[in-house]
Amino acid sequence: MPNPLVRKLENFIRLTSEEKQALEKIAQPTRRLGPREDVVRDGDRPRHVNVVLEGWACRYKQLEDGRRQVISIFLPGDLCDPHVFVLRKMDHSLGTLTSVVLAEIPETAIREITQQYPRVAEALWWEMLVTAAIQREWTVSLGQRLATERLGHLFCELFLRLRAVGMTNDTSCEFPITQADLGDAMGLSTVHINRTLKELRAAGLIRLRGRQLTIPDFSALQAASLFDPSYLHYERDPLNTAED
Amino acid sequence: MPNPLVRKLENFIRLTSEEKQALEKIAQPTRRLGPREDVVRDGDRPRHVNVVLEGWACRYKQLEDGRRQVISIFLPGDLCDPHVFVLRKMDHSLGTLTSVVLAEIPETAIREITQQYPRVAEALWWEMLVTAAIQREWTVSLGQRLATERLGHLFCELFLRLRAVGMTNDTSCEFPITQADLGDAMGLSTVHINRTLKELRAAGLIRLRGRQLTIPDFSALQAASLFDPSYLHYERDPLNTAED
DNA sequence: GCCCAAAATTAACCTGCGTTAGTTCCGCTC
DNA sequence: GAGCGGAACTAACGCAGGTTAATTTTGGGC
Repeated sequence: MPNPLVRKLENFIRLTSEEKQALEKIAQPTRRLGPREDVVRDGDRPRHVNVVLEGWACRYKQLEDGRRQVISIFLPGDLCDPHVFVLRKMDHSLGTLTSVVLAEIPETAIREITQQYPRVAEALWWEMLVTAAIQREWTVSLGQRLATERLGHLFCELFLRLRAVGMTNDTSCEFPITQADLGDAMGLSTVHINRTLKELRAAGLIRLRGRQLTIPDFSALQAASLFDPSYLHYERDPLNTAED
Repeated sequence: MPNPLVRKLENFIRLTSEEKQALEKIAQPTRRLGPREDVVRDGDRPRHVNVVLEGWACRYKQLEDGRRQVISIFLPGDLCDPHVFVLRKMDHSLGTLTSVVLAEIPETAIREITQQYPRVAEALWWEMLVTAAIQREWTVSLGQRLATERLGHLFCELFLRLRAVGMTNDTSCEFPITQADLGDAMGLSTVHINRTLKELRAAGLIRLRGRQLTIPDFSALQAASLFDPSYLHYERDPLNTAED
């Protein structure tokens, strides 16, 4: 089971084994959390860069009156803001969706590895820019897409991101998040998430039982959701790339 | 009339005059556009970092069927993705909202100035992280806030961002964008933007005539919109900072 | 195999916002 | 100052999605 951060970055640049070893060394498990726990809280001073090694996590923001928006979803291999230290305070929280294993990387370790290995620095740049692109695409989804398109688009995105770290097989992947959390992420009520899932299932676009998602015909879901994967900036189309 | 990029960055770090001069030198006007023109188009290879010197611009994305989402709004002093070159292709377009004057900064100039002046590099880091924070806050708005809150929140944000580059006086600022563009940015129809503005006016929260916005009682609008300025990460609260 | 809490599902009703189709206003040009 | 085009504004109606309040299913823990 290779390190998911290394695996993810290799979608952009193939790294030397020295570079990979350096990355693996700083991205070791240091913290385990259960589902629905906070990793860092809004207002905290950031102390490390968190990398998800196992499980799903998220950024979220809670309004004074309790409304909650999940701002982004973190999958294995994802890392939160490699340069977050520049800001004094978190302006949002990080929380787990499932049980999670994290690597907490200190500021110095990031600085050292990027100074020593320019290709790792470039790969981290790519990671940041793609994270920003995903955030923009969520803006588009929330602003323009209807509920079916919005959910379908999310399924397409998460499937490709999971495939990029080797966490899919054929047309299926784990999908361990609740409909309530899906609602908070998509700006929809739990009830409407449920209705919309029913509709996507009825249209044969997805199967979703327990914690398993199947997309029997990716291009059909893609067309129905107006999903264009170019914002993910994978050099090699992950749908057509053989596993290592 | 000082360079708005310098002015903006000084909200984070006070720069030496040498650093300021270096920034001003690379942020000189090189391109003028009319309203509603494209600066860079989706799919293009990025050639420079664009800095807005005058006027308002935006990122936007157009779906196949014509729906358009304005993803972010650029004000004077804003700069688009200092490291965009890492990606081969634009995944969205940049366009003007009003007449605009741009500085087009080549990749090499960015690299040189950040290598020579670490404090400028840190200021650009701050800029990038705040831009990301603004994008996250738009996600929250689109996902959770009602139309009145959403528009009120945008007014608060833009007012503070304009104030940070000295483009407000007392409680007013220029507000040169059409209701149609506001709709594309807020994920609302033009008709509903109009209704919502009427409501905000009736509540005495804003005045908006021609291209002039007045916020007579900022904290009232702030409260009505659930606006918390901490995501803008100004070191000194721009509402209480005297003009230089 | 039973218990329990969390998650999924459904129905009935309601509302915020979209759509369509105008009319009015404003700023510009000649 | 007449005329024009784009922007602002309005009204009537329709629909996507929210809300409330149940009921059913699921998956651990013992």
